[in-house]
Amino acid sequence: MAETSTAVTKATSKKMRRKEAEALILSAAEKVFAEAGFGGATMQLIADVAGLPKANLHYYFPTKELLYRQVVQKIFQIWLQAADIFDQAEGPEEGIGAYIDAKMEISRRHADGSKVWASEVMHGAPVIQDYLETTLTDWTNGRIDVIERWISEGRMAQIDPRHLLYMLWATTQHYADFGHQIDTLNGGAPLDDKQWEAAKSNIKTIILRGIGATE
Amino acid sequence: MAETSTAVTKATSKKMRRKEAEALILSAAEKVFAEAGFGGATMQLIADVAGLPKANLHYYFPTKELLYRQVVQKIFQIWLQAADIFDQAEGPEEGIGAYIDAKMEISRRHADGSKVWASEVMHGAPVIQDYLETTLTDWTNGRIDVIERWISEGRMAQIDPRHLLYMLWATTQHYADFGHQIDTLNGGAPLDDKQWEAAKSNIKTIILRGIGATE
DNA sequence: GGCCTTCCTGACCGTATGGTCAAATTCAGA
DNA sequence: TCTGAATTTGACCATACGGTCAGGAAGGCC
Repeated sequence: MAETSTAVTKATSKKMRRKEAEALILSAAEKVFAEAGFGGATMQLIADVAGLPKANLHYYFPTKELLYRQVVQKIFQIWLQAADIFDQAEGPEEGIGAYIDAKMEISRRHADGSKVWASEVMHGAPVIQDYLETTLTDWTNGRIDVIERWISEGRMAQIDPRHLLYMLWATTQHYADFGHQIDTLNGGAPLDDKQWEAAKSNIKTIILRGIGATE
Repeated sequence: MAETSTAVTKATSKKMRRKEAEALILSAAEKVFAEAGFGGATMQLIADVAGLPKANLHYYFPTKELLYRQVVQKIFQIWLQAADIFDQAEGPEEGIGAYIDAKMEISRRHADGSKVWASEVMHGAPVIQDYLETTLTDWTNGRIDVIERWISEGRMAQIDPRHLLYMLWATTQHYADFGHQIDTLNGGAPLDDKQWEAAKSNIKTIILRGIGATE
């Protein structure tokens, strides 16, 4: 084992291909940006986590902003993926239930990414404002249409679809963004499988009953 | 005794009293920390916002960390205040309903503070970890007792109290922390009085019905 | 091997930042 | 008015940061 150990899996060959190197750096960057925020993160620290010299980072990502932008974009893609579940459902109980499941899974598996996104939005979305105005707006309006259809079909109560969506985002992402607070209140340990299941179940129970989609 | 303080925004007299100066600086710091995060905020920018020379900040707050800590503590106090409403209620519909109202009011009036708190927790609570482990833990356990009593009295469904609290925090704080995203989806304008009322009403409707505290 | 492209990296640079300090200013009370 | 403590401030400093660059190493292809 001549290779130095790093937090992120490191490639074995001396010379990396673009995609490998970029993925390695993006992964390290996501972690560091999540832990320290954009301003608090340093290229040196990202380099250390990736197990590469700092200058090598600048070879693949010329500036810190560019690296950060790619990290945020990666999250946003994953985030949007959960949308498919919503559309393919035949009713609110199935659609919203599955959406909660999917978003909770993302909160668990991609907590760092969720934090980066939250941080970005909290600071006024300086980097991804255009995404909010285009992709996210379109996505939201599409889902509002679906919910309104469900309401007009009498499959759920008359709820403001927009605020329902905010509620879904808030409750699910909370488990990623405020994971540290939740862990602390859990005695310092991360939620185990059973507790995650309880969290999902609770959210689904309350919201689905709350919107009158279950009886 | 009689303070001749007139304007909170800017100092009028050449020499300030400690409390005035500290309040002015804390207010500016809260704004800047919320917008830029701890790492992104600079003492120079806080000084500019406060309308004071940078060296003057260091006279009242020796280090950036100390200033930040005070800002976070201030938020936490406001945050805990909303707890009183919870205890004085005679049932879940009144108690949780009023708590949602109170927390939504905080999200609207102290959005910057909420963001600072969120940022702090998201980055692992390096500064206020002790608060999470003591005050917040105690507060949470106390509220869990109240909710469990309501459940045992048959006044609401059997819901995990802990996850219900997380849900209340998540949904209400979302309107502060993700306010920029919400504003963008609102056509770029902040929510007006009517929209805030709709948001509050929606949350209360869904959650109270969801936990079986209303019929 | 010879050559070219891609990749790697230590050393370096200008700038911005948190923090210091000593001299100046203000003000309450004697 | 005088005195001493509290406050204000411009100038200054050491450090750390993002970014650059020149030269070296690795590997594919003939």
